[in-house]
Order: sequence, then structure tokens, then C-alpha cells
Amino acid sequence: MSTAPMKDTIRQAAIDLFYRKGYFAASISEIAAASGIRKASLYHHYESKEALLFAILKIIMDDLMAFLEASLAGVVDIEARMRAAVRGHVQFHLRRQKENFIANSELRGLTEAHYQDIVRRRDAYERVFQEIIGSGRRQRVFAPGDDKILSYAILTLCTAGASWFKPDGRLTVDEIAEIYENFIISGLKRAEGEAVCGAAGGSPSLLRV
Amino acid sequence: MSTAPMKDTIRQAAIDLFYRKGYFAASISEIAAASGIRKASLYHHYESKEALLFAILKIIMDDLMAFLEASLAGVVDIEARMRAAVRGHVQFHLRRQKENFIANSELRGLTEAHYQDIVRRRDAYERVFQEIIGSGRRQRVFAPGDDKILSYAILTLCTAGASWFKPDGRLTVDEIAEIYENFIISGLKRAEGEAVCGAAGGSPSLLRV
DNA sequence: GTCTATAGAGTGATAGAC
DNA sequence: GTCTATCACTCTATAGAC
Repeated sequence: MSTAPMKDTIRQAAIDLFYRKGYFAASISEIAAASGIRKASLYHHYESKEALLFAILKIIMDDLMAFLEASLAGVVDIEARMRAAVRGHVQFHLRRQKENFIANSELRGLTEAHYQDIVRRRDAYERVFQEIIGSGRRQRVFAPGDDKILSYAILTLCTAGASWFKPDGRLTVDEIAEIYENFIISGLKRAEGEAVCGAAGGSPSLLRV
Repeated sequence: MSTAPMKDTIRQAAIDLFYRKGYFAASISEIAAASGIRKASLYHHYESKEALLFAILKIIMDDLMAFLEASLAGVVDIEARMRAAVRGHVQFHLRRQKENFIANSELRGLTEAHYQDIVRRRDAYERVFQEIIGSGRRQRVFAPGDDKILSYAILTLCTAGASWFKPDGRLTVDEIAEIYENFIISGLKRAEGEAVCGAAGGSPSLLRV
């Protein structure tokens, strides 16, 4: 073991520590120690702590998009496309748990320029889902709704799985993916006898606002 | 303005800073400055930074549970109960955005004992949703499914709204609540002609694991 | 209840030897 | 490419005057 390039060793150590303690709570010394070197040596591989965070985020966002495109390749039926996209998203998030968690919680650690870079990649990814929802809606396979809000809802739903999933828990990745797939497809269609029902009704007053 | 007790002023300043920068990135000096006092004075009101975080989290969790109970009071029909619970959750999260965001992202800043305390409150809250799902399933109003996973899915879904909602955006709190309500109720029931469909199919290989 | 001053530790990052 | 040593700074928290 440990014949991997030091740059990768450091990245993996950082992924683990950023995941467990958070970006600001994890220190360069800790990351260096977990990589088997002194902190000064770490700066030979990454020019700053922020550069290390950015490297982690860029890789996971690129891999995420590549995985989605591979999951959708050759799938044309609209319901099948949505199922494939959801399944791909869930699988990727459950298997690269730590990095995905960081990508969803540590964007505040980035410089403005790097932040914009990552957000652009995330937007491009979300757009794929919005396009599937939109064309499903136009084909009348899905009920009317707001593409953006539904895409956020679907993505967060699946992403959240990554935060409680335990690899040796009672459900496998594929079982979880299937539960989500069915829930989402049912949600996008309209349940039998569904009224568009004016909701509201009185809401209790908010305490301590 | 500013006739409120200093303890509350500090808590509000901390909520704002923990939300914008994160618990570890926000400093006691900044919180004190935003409260109009020096940092040493802050320790007269809270014995540590962690105590301040815990105070924020305890209040928001208690208010959250109280709001859910008020939302469900007197509602008996199972679908109506789920709608009321979802609507209450969305309303509360959209109106107390910052504190709820902190409650969902800064639990790592707590001591072990305080962490357990907050998690217990969160579990009790989730259990209310699980009971609604479970009895809906037994009444055959909802399709078969895993109560816990579905409750996590529903809660995260709605909670996520709090992270992108803009009070002066194009949708109101009630419109968003209604979109989520419909999506969730449809998801819990089963869309017409829904097969329980063996999912899977080949999945592309994961890059760089 | 707020202040000034400071203790004591840890931070990200750099210099320069090997 | 890794090391030791250190800089300059910030952090949480405390002591004690007013």
C-alpha cells in the first residue's frame, strides 16, 4: 500500500478530515499527519488549504457529470431517462459519500472565483434534470409543475441519502435507489384522483420570529 | 430597536454569522462586534462559544416540534395529517431559514452530550412523520414502503427548500408548500399503472474510487 | 454588565537546509 | 520532496478594574 502519488494521498486524507470535522475545523497539520508528512511538505503539492479544497471539489463535480452522462447514454424513453438519472445520482452519491458531502456543505471555504467555477458545474448538472422534467411535462408523461423547483427537490432528496447511508446497513445501494426512483416517478406523475386542491387553511402563529 | 435583552441580541447576531460563515469560521469577536459589545462581555451571557451554539439549536428544535404539534392539532384524516405536517414543516423552515440551516449543518460543533441532546429532539420530531406514514400505509392510503427512509426523504426534501428560498422571489411560502405537498402525497400513493419494476440494469463503472 | 489587557494555544504559510 | 524552525497572526477564554 501507499505507493500512490503523495498528491492523491493528501487529497484522500483531506477528504476524510473535511468530511468528519468540516473544512474550517480541519487543520493543515492534521491532514499532513494523516498523509505521513509534515505540514511544510504539504505545500509542495498544494499551494494553499483552499487550493486543496478546490481540487477535491473540481474532481468530484467532473466525475459526477461524467457518471450522469454514462447513465443516460442510449436511453430515450422519458420515464426511463428519469429513472436512469435518479439511479445514477443515487449510486454515485452513495459510493462517493464523503466527497459529495463536502461538495454540498463546504462551498463557503472557496475564493469567489473558485466558488463561481464550482457553481457553474453544479448548474450544468442540474440542467440535465430540468430538461428531463421539462420534456416529460411537455409529453404529458409528468404532471404540470415547476421544473426548477422539482429538480432541486429530486436532487436534494437523493443527495440526502448519502448523509445517512451505511454501507453495511440493512439496505443495499440498489434497493435505496429503487425506493427513490419509485417515489420520484410517482411524485412527478399525479396520483389517482389527485385534486390540485387549494391548500392553506389557517397556520399557527410562528413563535419567536 | 435594541431594547431587547443582550442575551437575545447576541443570539441573533450569532445566528446570522453562523449561517453566513459557518460555526467554525465565525469568531466570538465578530459576534460581539455585531452585538455592539466587546468579546469579553459576551462571556457574561454565554459561558462558551459552544454554549451559544447549543442555545440556538435547543430553541429552534423546541419551536419546530411545537409548531408541528400545533399544525396537526385536531386533524384526523391521514392524508390531511400528512399535508398538514408537510405544510407546517415547510412554513417553519422557510420562515426561520437561518436557524434551521444551522440546525442541519452545524451539529459537529457540539460537545458529545449536547450533540446527543439535539439528536434526541430531532429523532422525536422525525418519529411523528414516521407514524403518519406508517398508519397511512396500514390504512392502504399510501403504497408499501420503508417508513424511515420515506420520512428522511420527505423531511430533507422540504428542508432543502429553506436553502434556496428567497423571501422576495417569484413564489410565496404557501405556493412552495403546495408544490411539495402534492409531490409528496403523489409519491406516497402510487402513480397509475405503476409497476414495482425491478430496477437496476448495468451501471457504468465508478471513476476514481 | 461592560471594559482593557493578556494568557496560552493553535493557525496558515514561508525560508532555507538537506 | 521532505525536513526543522519560525513568522505573523488569530483564536477562545480569563483576570480584574470600573
